[in-house]
Amino acid sequence: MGTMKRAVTHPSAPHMPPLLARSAFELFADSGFANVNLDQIAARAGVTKGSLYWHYRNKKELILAACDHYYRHWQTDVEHAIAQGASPLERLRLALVFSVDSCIIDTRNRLFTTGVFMLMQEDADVRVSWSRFYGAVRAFYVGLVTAAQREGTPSPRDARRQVDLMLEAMEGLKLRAGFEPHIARPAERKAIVAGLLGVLCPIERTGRRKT
Amino acid sequence: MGTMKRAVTHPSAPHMPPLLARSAFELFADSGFANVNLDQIAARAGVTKGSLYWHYRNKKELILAACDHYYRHWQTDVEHAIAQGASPLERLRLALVFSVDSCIIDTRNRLFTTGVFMLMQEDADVRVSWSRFYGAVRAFYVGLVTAAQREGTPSPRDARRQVDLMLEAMEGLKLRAGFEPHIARPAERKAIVAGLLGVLCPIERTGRRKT
DNA sequence: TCGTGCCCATACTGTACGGTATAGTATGGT
DNA sequence: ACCATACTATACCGTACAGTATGGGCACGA
Repeated sequence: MGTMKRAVTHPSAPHMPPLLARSAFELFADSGFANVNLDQIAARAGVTKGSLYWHYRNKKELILAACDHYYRHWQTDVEHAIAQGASPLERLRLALVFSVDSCIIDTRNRLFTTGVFMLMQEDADVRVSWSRFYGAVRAFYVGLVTAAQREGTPSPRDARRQVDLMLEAMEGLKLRAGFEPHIARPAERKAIVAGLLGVLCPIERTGRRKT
Repeated sequence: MGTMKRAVTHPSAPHMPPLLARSAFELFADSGFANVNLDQIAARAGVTKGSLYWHYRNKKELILAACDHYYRHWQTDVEHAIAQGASPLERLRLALVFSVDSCIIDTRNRLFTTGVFMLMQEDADVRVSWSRFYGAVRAFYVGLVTAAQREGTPSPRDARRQVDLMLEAMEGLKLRAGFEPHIARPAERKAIVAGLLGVLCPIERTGRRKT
């Protein structure tokens, strides 16, 4: 029955959902989830609330979409950041530099993820969303660490545990940067990267003695 | 004019401000800052909003009072937790156990501090409030670490840097406990304490080779 | 040409909540 | 006896904002 074409829908504005998600992310990252209303998000995308509700059922769906936007960007950005690294150890170092800079310098990143943690406490969907992302980040770093260990340094036993510890410190660092801005100075950042690298490769600093 | 006395005020309900602060803290810690309104806080203290506004000028002052309540309790609790420790190293370990348990098991602690971090991003008063507390916690741990180093293990160089790294990891741990509840298992907690102790006393684990 | 989904805008509703105005009570000083 | 101050309760206001109702234009297929 019917002809062949006309499968189901015929969306003529497939760009809107991602555009709205991007607008939402930017506003959330600038002002926090609670301080942004749907009118602002719609306006930033060049439409009004009526249109927004065509693409998303409620604010929570927009929040989840903004989270996905963030996750995707993190992954492409970190891949790009380590692309120049020659050795595995160097790639690991570059990844750490990228992450530390994101945490300390990028205020938006800080505000957005802090807000996610807040929402996580009261919303299971946000929780699983972030959990998935965290799993990806952990897998990424575990890969880097094991690659770096194979060539060179002896080996800490459980790479995963080291990575967890490092990522925890990274989150704490993000929070601390909010009230101790002096850690944004280059020398401090360098020391922090060294400290995190020390967590991932404990034995590696046997020869150094200079801070 | 007037006689000498009559200094200033004559509070007949000096218990109300701390009572309200305590009520506020408990509600905030249970439901988050944004999900608690002033009527609830007043009701929990056995009064109404009108009275509440006699003692506190606005919600923000109540929030700051609730923070102070939390800080004070943390300090007395941790002092109590390490009281049984015989050696400095043992006291350090007890402090870590206490902190890790607070972060992982105590959901209220998690929700409250996460909310504080959120508010910190947009309110300078909350920022300095937390900053002061963080300074006290850091000083506390630096004292424990240097005491533990004097007797025994060789020495990591800068105790303060190690403590910062440890506290950052602790914060991250708190957040991670929100979406990976399996780390609340006793064995995991023990491993985490060991990991943090390893951050504070890097050399110390030369003999061990287990787990 | 007419209908039928897609997409968007305008206008509105309901409500939650921070804050205020105001009136009443209890107490302690003189 | 009187009054001022400390405190509490009730009722209300203003506003911000999530979500809805509704209608219009536009493409396309019949």
